[in-house]
Amino acid sequence: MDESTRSSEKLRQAVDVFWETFPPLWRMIHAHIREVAVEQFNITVEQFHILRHIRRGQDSVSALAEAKDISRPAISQSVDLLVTKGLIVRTIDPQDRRHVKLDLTADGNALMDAIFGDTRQWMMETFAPLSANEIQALTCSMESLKKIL
Amino acid sequence: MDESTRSSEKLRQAVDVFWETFPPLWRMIHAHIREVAVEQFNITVEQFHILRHIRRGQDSVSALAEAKDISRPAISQSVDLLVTKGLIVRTIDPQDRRHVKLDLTADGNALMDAIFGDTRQWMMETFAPLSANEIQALTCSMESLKKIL
DNA sequence: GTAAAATAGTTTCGATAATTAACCATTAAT
DNA sequence: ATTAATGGTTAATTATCGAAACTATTTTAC
Repeated sequence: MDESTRSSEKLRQAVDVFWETFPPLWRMIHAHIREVAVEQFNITVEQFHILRHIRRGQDSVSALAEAKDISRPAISQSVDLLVTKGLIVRTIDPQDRRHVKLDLTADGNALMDAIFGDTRQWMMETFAPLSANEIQALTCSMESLKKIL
Repeated sequence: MDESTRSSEKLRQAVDVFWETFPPLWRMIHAHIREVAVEQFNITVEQFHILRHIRRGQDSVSALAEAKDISRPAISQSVDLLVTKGLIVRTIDPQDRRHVKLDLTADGNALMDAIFGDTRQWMMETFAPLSANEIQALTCSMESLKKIL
């Protein structure tokens, strides 16, 4: 077996274990966010993700549509709802009046702080059984994944 | 700073880098599956995930609803659609006639092989820039995550 | 400098998908 | 033998999404 065959097998193994691990993990995280978001704040997980993207700087309808891979009208409608709920505000950019800048309100930020704090807490508890070395490996491999995206 | 404080900071760091890495990665994977599933096989990503769960052994409506965290009627409707498409079959369990066992048809399995093969290929190409050590770390950390879920 | 094209976003409308509530069939419990 | 619980479906309602058409603004081309 030559070198490239062996490395491609390792790669395949990594991909396979990824599929065994991440979908259930992601599902658990979703379930947890749903609990907090729906039961405490009455927003859906999808709305949470929109708020998350806005907080991370995707602050226009187009940017959100691109980031979430759904249509602009769909985003526009969700934004409507979140504006109605008082979680975000639309402000027209005076430099280019076509742009509509999206920002979290104080309420929106507080909500995100709460959900994120809660979720982080839960994830830390979930990850707690890992050894220091395993935590380290996890962090490193995430960092290396982040580089190649 | 004591030992537990330090380890909890590491944990928090791992959680944070997770949030920076995983959602965009998952989004890319979804986008890729969507391309293949929709354009080549005319099923949605959600339908793909249902087929994936069935193939992995969640072979009843209740099990799927539990696994995907959505209502049983929603699953039942999706199953209807997939049965119509000839991708899965319902068979009543003679031992307990309330049970309806779900199985992929030959077509369903072929479709999953195709989408999964394609996705795995794409992921392998995406992960290819990683070094052998990074691949190793990734595999290990996912194995350790899998253990604690 | 104006007409055409491109960009950003919204509205409308039709289709899909989700939820709740009510329901049937079957099995388990008292 | 009733009653309760389980597994699943059906029906009605609501929510979400996308395509097409529309408004407003800015950029490009002539």
